[in-house]
Amino acid sequence: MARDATGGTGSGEQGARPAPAGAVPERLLAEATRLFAERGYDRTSVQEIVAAAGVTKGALYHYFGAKDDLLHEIYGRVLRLQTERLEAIASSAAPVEERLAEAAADVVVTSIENLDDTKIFFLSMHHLGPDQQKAVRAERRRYHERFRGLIEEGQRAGRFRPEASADLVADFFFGSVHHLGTWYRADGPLSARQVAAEFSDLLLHSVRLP
Amino acid sequence: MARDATGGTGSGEQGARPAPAGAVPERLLAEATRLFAERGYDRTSVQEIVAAAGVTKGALYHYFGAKDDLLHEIYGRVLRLQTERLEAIASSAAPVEERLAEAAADVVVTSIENLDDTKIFFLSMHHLGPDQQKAVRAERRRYHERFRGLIEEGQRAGRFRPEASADLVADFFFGSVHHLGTWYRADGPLSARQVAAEFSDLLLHSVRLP
Amino acid sequence: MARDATGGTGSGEQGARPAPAGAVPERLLAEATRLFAERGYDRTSVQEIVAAAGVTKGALYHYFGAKDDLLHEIYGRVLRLQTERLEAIASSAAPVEERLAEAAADVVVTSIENLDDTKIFFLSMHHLGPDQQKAVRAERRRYHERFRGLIEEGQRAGRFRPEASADLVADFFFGSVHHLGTWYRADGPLSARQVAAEFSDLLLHSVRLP
Amino acid sequence: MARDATGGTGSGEQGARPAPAGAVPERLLAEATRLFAERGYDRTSVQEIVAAAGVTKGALYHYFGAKDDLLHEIYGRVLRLQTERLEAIASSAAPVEERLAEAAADVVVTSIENLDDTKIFFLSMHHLGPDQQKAVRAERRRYHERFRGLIEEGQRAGRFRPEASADLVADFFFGSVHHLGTWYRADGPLSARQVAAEFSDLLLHSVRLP
DNA sequence: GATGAATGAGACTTCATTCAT
DNA sequence: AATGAATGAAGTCTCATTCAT
Repeated sequence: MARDATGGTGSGEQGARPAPAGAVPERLLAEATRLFAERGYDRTSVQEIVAAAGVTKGALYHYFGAKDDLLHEIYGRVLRLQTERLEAIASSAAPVEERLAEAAADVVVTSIENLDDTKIFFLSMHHLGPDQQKAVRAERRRYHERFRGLIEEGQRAGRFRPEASADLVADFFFGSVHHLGTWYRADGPLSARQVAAEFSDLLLHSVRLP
Repeated sequence: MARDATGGTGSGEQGARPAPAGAVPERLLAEATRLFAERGYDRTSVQEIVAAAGVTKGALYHYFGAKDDLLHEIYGRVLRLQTERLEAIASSAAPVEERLAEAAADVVVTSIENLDDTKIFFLSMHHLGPDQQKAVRAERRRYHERFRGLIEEGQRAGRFRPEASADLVADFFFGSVHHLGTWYRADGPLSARQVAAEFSDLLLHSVRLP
Repeated sequence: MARDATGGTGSGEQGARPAPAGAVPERLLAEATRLFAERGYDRTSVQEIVAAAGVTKGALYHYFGAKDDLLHEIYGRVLRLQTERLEAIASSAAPVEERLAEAAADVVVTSIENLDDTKIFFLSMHHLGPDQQKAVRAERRRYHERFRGLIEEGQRAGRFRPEASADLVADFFFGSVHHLGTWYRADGPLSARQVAAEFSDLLLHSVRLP
Repeated sequence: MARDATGGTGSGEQGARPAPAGAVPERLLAEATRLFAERGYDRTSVQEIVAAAGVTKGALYHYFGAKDDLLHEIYGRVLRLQTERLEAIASSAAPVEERLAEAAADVVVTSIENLDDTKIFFLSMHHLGPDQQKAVRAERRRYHERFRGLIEEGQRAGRFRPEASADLVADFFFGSVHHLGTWYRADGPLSARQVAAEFSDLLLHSVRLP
């Protein structure tokens, strides 16, 4: 009962932890993200998360009402980030081709830089409650529509093939992006920027008028 | 009495059984596929599967050694199907552009026709044991390489842009295909063939020399 | 209803149990009844119940969907018993005074013979879900009304004091009965029949015309 | 962030806070009484009590050593009140019949006026520690004996039926009183005084010589 | 071939309580 | 006098799997 002044991990069940730094909620989110990406939401127990963060279960439930609140928070983080960036790029003054190319490259780069979030996003959506799922889908939908708008703009401007369905092109491209998590390796031969450049190039070639 | 009455003398819990036809193992696989796609592997209990198939747990364990054997079997089914078809198309005598276009369209059509399998494939891989996972990845890899071979062939033949990385193009395209499960709806406005035609078209535009 | 005399000794929590006889669901109900009466619903853990019954938690949840299903079942048992007996007595051909006296004595005797159920009834109602609670109250209400009917019949027949509120008399008497659990001891000086005779006598004196 | 916001600086989650007035310990006791009566001791968390009282947990533990100290204090309050009043009534100079009638009516009135305490008394006794329980029972016993004394006095004085067991009569009557909490409603048709008059009347009829 | 009662481990969550501030 | 982050133990329930029949 009297707590050890050592402040070490001392309490039961965890081993020698590197005692991660930072505030508790942030540590919990960081470890949860890592673990969810590594082995999936359902194969990660709350116990593993708190052990990795160097706290106890009570601490987690002090900050998060339930395990899936962690998921929700992780989703919110990446959605906010990507939405903001797309908004900035899409509303710049550059020609539409350049804006589309940059938006495409950017979503690839941020997806790779936050590859854990990207993986989790598509692996674990079904673990959210119906309302949370609806909210995430709605936000995702807005993102999709903003991106599609760029394609339509290019078609109206006579730069992109008019017979392509803008909606389908967006789904086509985002499928590629969302699957980065299944094959991209940070320690592989390709940098994030290289992949971004190639993906962006492929997209532009697929819609541009010859 | 019991809320979740498994009970009684064997007359229990029929309920909304859709009178499943066919042999028991096939019924089990069919219902498992439907349920895994609908709510994920881990959110589907063995009890739900056997109830949907109209049998009892003992029957399931008579045919399958464990729950993840169902998953493994589902994976095997779709992998065999797609590998066979790709093989047939790629080795035909048509020009390489036509063969790539047809292969691309075909994988879209079969993915949509087996949309449940497609969904499960990427949602639930981490539930397989390490060995099974390795086996699936290896098979997937062969498929990937056969497809990439077509692109390289087209490049050597001077029909496709030589600067594109064939590997990356394949990952780009398969990402799009694998994500069909997240947005395609059978009751939506697009037929499988329409999506296939457009996706194939986008791929060809993205690699063909102008 | 009469309690299994098997139990007895069991002070240990697990391991070498006296292996209570009978079917598993009945054993679980019997032990749950004993423990709930002894220390209250909430101070009794599922673990304690299954240990007393000599089975595991899984077995309990095989038969009962939740802990409070045990409570519901216990309630149902005693309600059915008392309702049946009151019905039989009230509809006999004896004079109304005799029928009321017998009904009063009978509810005392059965309450004492099932003293654990009686205790639980009033201690733990708030642990039922809203719907179950409503069902129990409705059944209890029917019982109350049948009993009150006897008093009203006696008033109409000119045998009981007309100024007494039959409703209030019923509540008055049942209060006494329901509180038997707080003071009656099987090993005390009074037999169930003695208490029944006195309570019945007090009730009759309180309503009879002088 | 946290679903169950324990709340920021005091601006969080007011909602339906009835702007509690008075000193902190009194507010805590008042809210605890209300909540215990409404949903039971064990279904009421310390967090709910402090939220209702508009303070934090630290404040509660500053004034009360433990959760069940609240219960003990509530018990003490109602026991003191009823003991004092009985003492005053029983030792007056009126004839014994009048004193018994008045004591009976008074305990009904004070029970109804403090209906929450009455409910808690019998619902939550088993949450006290053994010593506290013993103390409460002893105090209760004294009350019972004082009341029984009135009945015996009336029997000796030749006003009450000598064959009735005074002890049993007291248990009979207090059962009725203690169960008021299960059926009496402040917004119902009966005033506290009406119930008191009828109960007192029933008691007197049940013991008085014809 | 098939049953379903029973297991046992582990999951998420709650909560009274403590203590540095 | 009061805070609220953090603890740690205990709670209820789920579920894949086994085995005697």
